[in-house]
Amino acid sequence: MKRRSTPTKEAVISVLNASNKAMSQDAIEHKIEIEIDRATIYRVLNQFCEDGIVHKIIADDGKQYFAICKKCDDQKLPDNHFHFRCSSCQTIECLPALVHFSVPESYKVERFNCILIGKCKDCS
Amino acid sequence: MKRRSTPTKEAVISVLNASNKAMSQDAIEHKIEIEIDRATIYRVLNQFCEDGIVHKIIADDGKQYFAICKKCDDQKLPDNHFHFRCSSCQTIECLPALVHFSVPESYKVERFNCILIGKCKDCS
DNA sequence: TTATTATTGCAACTTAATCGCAATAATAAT
DNA sequence: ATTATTATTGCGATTAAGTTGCAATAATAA
Ligand SMILES: [Mn+2]
Ligand SMILES: [Mn+2]
Ligand SMILES: [Zn+2]
Ligand SMILES: [Zn+2]
Repeated sequence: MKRRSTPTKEAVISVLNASNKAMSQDAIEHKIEIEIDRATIYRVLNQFCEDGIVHKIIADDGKQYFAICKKCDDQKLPDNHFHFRCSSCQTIECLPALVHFSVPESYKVERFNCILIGKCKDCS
Repeated sequence: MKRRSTPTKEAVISVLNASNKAMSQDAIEHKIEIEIDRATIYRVLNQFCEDGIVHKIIADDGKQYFAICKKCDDQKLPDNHFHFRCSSCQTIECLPALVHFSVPESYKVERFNCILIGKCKDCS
């Protein structure tokens, strides 16, 4: 499917770019000036994920958060860093720390979703 | 709140003990012989989590999974191990590998939720 | 300018999980 | 053994996140 450039996509990308945190659909919608439907935002975000522009994080609240891929390597494990969720201000950010792990024999790791929960620098 | 011993609690614990995987409420309900209401199972599971008997994992599908704390240390970070979700058979298991991480200055880590996704030993 | 089809808005739907409340039952008190 | 206390349960309603079908709209190609 060929991609088309639309006001919606530009608005969503713009908001994500302006933020140094991962954002939920809800947060993105509130931050955007123009009115965009919930379903559309999800569709656009998932498209960005497919295209490797954005990555999705499932937080420990079970919700989806989205963040711009700033320095994600396009390797086998593109999003190979920890995420941090502040239990005070609830924000989620990408940490520079890479995830290192070891798995038992014959397990194959394709991707991961790793979140540390605690107090961020502003809240501790 | 004092705890009371009930058939429901025994059934839930029994099912979790018999499994070497983490289980969802739904999976637990199907495995139990007697009929127990969904809300009750969730309440019992959350109580077990409070009491440190069970730990909860939020998988990358956003759902809650529960596993017996077999060798969890009762330290500050009780559930300090990786979890593995098989993208073929969908099962989730506790890995022996501990999570090691580093966070920027003045971040305080309280707990974490780290999941590796891939093919388990049976599916790879 | 017209044709193609990706994108959007809307409403309906799905699923997970929680909550209020009255009824039930495990345990303590008598 | 009987009664009192209150933790637990079932039920239904509710919340919330996310998805889907479909017809209308609009970006891009022809
Ligand atoms: Mn990230
Ligand atoms: Mn575990
Ligand atoms: Zn914070
Ligand atoms: Zn498997």
